[in-house]
This record gives sequence, structure tokens and C-alpha cells, in this order.
Amino acid sequence: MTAPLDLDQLQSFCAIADCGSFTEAARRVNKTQSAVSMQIKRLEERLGHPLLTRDGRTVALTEHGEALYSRARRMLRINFEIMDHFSDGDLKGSIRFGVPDDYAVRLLPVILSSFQRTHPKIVVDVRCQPSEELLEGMKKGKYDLIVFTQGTNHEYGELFRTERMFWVASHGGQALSTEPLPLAGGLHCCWKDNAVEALNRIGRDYRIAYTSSNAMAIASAVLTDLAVGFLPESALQPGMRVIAEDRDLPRLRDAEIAIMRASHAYGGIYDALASHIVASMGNLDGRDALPMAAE
Amino acid sequence: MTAPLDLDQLQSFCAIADCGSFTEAARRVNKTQSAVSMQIKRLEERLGHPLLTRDGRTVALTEHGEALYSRARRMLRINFEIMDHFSDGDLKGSIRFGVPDDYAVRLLPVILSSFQRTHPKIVVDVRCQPSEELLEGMKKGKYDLIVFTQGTNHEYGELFRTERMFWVASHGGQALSTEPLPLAGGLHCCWKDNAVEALNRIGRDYRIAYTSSNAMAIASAVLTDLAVGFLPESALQPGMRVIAEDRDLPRLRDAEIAIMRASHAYGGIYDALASHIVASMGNLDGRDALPMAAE
DNA sequence: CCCGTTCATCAAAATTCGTGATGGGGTTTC
DNA sequence: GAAACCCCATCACGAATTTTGATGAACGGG
Repeated sequence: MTAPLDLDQLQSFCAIADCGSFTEAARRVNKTQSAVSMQIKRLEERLGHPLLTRDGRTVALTEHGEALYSRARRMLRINFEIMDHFSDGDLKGSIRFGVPDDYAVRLLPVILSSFQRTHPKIVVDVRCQPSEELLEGMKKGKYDLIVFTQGTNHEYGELFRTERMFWVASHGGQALSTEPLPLAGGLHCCWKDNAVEALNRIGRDYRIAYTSSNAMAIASAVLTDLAVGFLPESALQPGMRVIAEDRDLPRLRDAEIAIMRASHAYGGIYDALASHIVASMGNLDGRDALPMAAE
Repeated sequence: MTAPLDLDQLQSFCAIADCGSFTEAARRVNKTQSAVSMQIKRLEERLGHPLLTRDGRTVALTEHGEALYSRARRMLRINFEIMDHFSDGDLKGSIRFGVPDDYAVRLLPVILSSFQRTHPKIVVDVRCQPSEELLEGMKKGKYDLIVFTQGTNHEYGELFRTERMFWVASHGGQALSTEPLPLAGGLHCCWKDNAVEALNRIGRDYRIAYTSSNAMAIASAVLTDLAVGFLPESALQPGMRVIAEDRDLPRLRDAEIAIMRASHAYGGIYDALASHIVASMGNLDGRDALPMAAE
């Protein structure tokens, strides 16, 4: 029987795909750059096809690389699930954890309560801020581990979830038909760029009508018909009206949710929390992916 | 970052779970018994819990072992998918492949045609027989690789698919209300045991009305209202009426479809075919499994 | 045009892993 | 009930694999 693939190699491969760099990926998986380089070399030899194009400064996936990537992700996701299940309940320590407040409201209670149940001795110190500020805080060493929305800022972490973005308005409100379109969004919110870019693409006029770093405040701006908002699926709230795509608003890009860790935040309690987050809210396991042959 | 699990260990673990023996599993994964034993030891140390109970002659999964098993299977299934995708189209040779004829009708054309497309130089010599005879043929060296229904015979292979079994009758036929119940089944068909056992359990009287080693013949016996049949999901045909569970027939055990290989049939072209089969008709990837926390 | 960064490569070192032999414990057989 | 048997765990050793740190070539920004 031909031996199965090496998950360690696949992890390195995915890390490279995520951050577009061997060197950076090596940091993430706690190896030297040359180790990662050789792992990929062996992986490519094993599969008989190049997986990454090294083109000067940029590293990109080949077609085969793409096909492998989604499968490798699924495997790693399951690996996280297992790690989460078996991770030691005796671990203790504290983690400074940052998360954007829009997710905090909806997802955190569920995730953290089950985490607290399995890891009663780990203190999770949660702080809620917009993604941009979380990244800044991370640079200043204020966090051990953050969840953030990546993409428009040019920071990339361990991608583990994507979410559809929706335009939302209040039921029966006027905002949607107002010209220029009044928008409500976070001050430094990276989604704003997504929305503004999308509007520019179709040449629709708009103005920023309301700005706040507090997600609840944005939500109420929308609900009171002050403005039109743009939210990820899991931040939608009852009372909001999702605007169908055929209206004249452009489709928004999906939001990419990733984890970033401080350089010391690997192993032990940090892995426990990261695995738990990925296992319980990751959606990149490709369960709805097509069979390989169909691609 | 804590290193991911070793798929090689998981493969050995699954092999043990499948056949209930370290020694036999070792044969399957082409290792010595001691190698497998140590792999499991390392795996258990890694996860911090015993996964298998060694109790005299029998090896069984612990609760943690069960939880791991389904995840490991999913990972291995994905591994097969990848192997299938990347497997070398230049492989050549011929494979004597056996499969029960009921599956042959429905599933083989799809699977073999896509296999032929990706591996034009491999000749697959297909023979259709009931599972029992395939196993006999395998012992006599007549096959390189077979797909069979395991369970009632005490042979176990690499389990890769389970199927719901159904009682079927013809539309508007009388057979179902005849006493004793007339049955149609394969001569040495292992499903017969399943059905007979199920009927005995509820004390329902029956007689074997029709027997043939040809699945088409059985199907026509059912369709012409000669008898009631019992078929796996994928062998159901238009014109058959599936008998709902609330009628007075007992629920049948699921059929377990497995692969068995001759001892020489590992690596190269054999892996290519086995991977392809598992990747394209395996259903044990646990996509409908509950999240681990819920178990 | 130089400097900094990135990735590939190499040989040596370290680690990991499998092997074959051995032993204990349980089961079957006579 | 003893002997033969089968199964799994363990051990020391040797083999294979992997990582490392150093080095070189290619590229791009300032």
C-alpha cells in the first residue's frame, strides 16, 4: 500500500497558500525556511506535479495546487477537530484574545462556553475591537491570539472561514432608495472598502452617513433607517432586511475570517483555543465541494 | 504549533478497527506487527487516551477510539481522493477485478469509465459473482482485487461504504401479504442471512421461493410478484416498490461494502484502482456525522 | 546599482521509525 | 492440564528520513 500523505507537509503547504510566502509560512509552522522548502519539494515529487509557482517575489497555487489545497484544508480541519476533542482539560494559563465585536455578539458565547467547559483552567481574556485595531494591538503585543477579517488590510492569517456579505436595510425603510446612498459602517472597518469598491464598480453614488466602531451602533443605524449597512451572514439580526442581489446594489466580496497569533502563541493552551475555534466555526472543510473528478 | 497527526498511524489504527487484529492489520498496511503496535502506542500517547482495548484475543475500540475512527476515516477518504486525482496516467498493467453483479449493473459503468479515462493503459478485467464466490476466488488466487459485502461471512476487508437495505416488492403485488412470506435471494448471498435473521427475530414465517446467483433474475422475480426481495439502496430499480418500515417486516442491517486485495495487490496500479473506487463510491467520510462535541 | 529579501540546495547532524527477536498472557487442542 | 499456538508489547539496534545552518542565485525596491 502506498503510504498516505504527510499531514505535516500539507500543513506547510496550506500555510504557504495562505500567506503567499515560504518564509512567513515557516514561521507559522515553527520550522526553518529550508525545512518548509524541502517539504514542498518532497510533496511535489510525491504527487508528480508542481503545486506552487515561484515567480520572483510571489508564490501562487497552480491548478493542481488549488485542487490539493481544498482537500488539505478539509483534512486539517478534521485534524483540528480531533485535537480539540482530545486536548487536555488540565491545561492552564490565560490568553489575551481579540475578536471583532460583530462576531463577538453572535458566535462568541457559544464557542467560549464550550471551551470553558472543556478547559476550565484556561482564562480567556476577551477584548472586542474592529479588525484593524486588533491587528495594531497584535503588533504592539497586546494580544496572544486574534480573530479578524482579512483581505483589504494586507495582513493574512490562518484562514478558516468565509462568510457571504449582505446589504441590509430596515424593513419598509427609505434609505435604500435615497440618492446618494447613505451607508453605515465601522470607522476603520475593512468591509467598508469592500462596499465602497463594489459601489464604485457599478458607478453608484453614495455617502458615508454613519460611522462607529461599535457593531451594535451600526446595527441600530440600519434598523432605524438611517442608512444601508453591509454585514456578514453571521452578524445579521432579526428585523433586518437582506437586500436581494437583483436590486441595484452590487454583490459584495466574501469576508475571510482568519486567526493570527503572536509569535509566542503556539502550542499548549494557544493550540487548544485555536483548534477549538477552527473546529467549531470553521466552514472551509469543503463539505459542499465537488468531487475532484468534476473539476 | 503542535504538529498534526500522522496519517500513517491513523491508517494503521483504522485497519485494526476494521479487522480487529494488530497482526492482520499489519499485513494490510505492509508493516510488521511490532511496527503497528508501536504506531498505536505513539498515537495513544499523543492523544492522551487509550483508543483500543486489548482483551485477550479481541481488540475493540474504546469510546475515544470510536470518535477518532470516524474522523480518521474521513481524512483517509480525502487522502484517497487526492491520490486518485494525482495518480499517474502512465501506469500500465492489468487487474483481475471482481464485484458482485448487483453493484456491477448500477455503479460499475460510472466508476470504470472514469477510471479508464484517467488510466487508459490499465486493463481492468471485470468478473461478476456473488460475494461468497468472490471470496473463494480470492483465496484461490483468481482475483487481484474484489469488492464484496462483508459481515455475515467472517471475512473483513477495507470497509469503505455502507448501504441501507430495503425490502422490495412489485407494485400492487400479492407476495407481501402471502403466508409464509416468499423470498427471493442469491444462492449464497450473504444478505439472505441478514433477511432470514431479521425475520426470525420477529417470528415471521417465510420460505425461500426463488434463488439465483444472478441479480437480474432476482429483480425480475420481484417485479413479477413471485416473491419479496431485499436489496441495497443502490441496487433498487424503477418499478420496484420499497416497503416502508412500519409494515410488518423487520428492519434489515446495513450492508457493509469492502475491498479485499490479494497479498501482491498493493501499490502502483492496484492502489490506483482502489483509491478510485473509494474516492468515487465511498460514503464513509462522515459528512453527516455530528460534530465531535455533541457526542 | 546596491541592499535586502526570497527560495533552492547541500552536507552534516539529529531525530524518527521500522525491524527482528524475545517474552508474557491468553486460548485451543489433545 | 500441559503443550502448542496465536496475539500483542517491548527492546536494542540499524536504517531511513528530516532538520538544520550555511551558502548561492534571482529578484525587486530604494
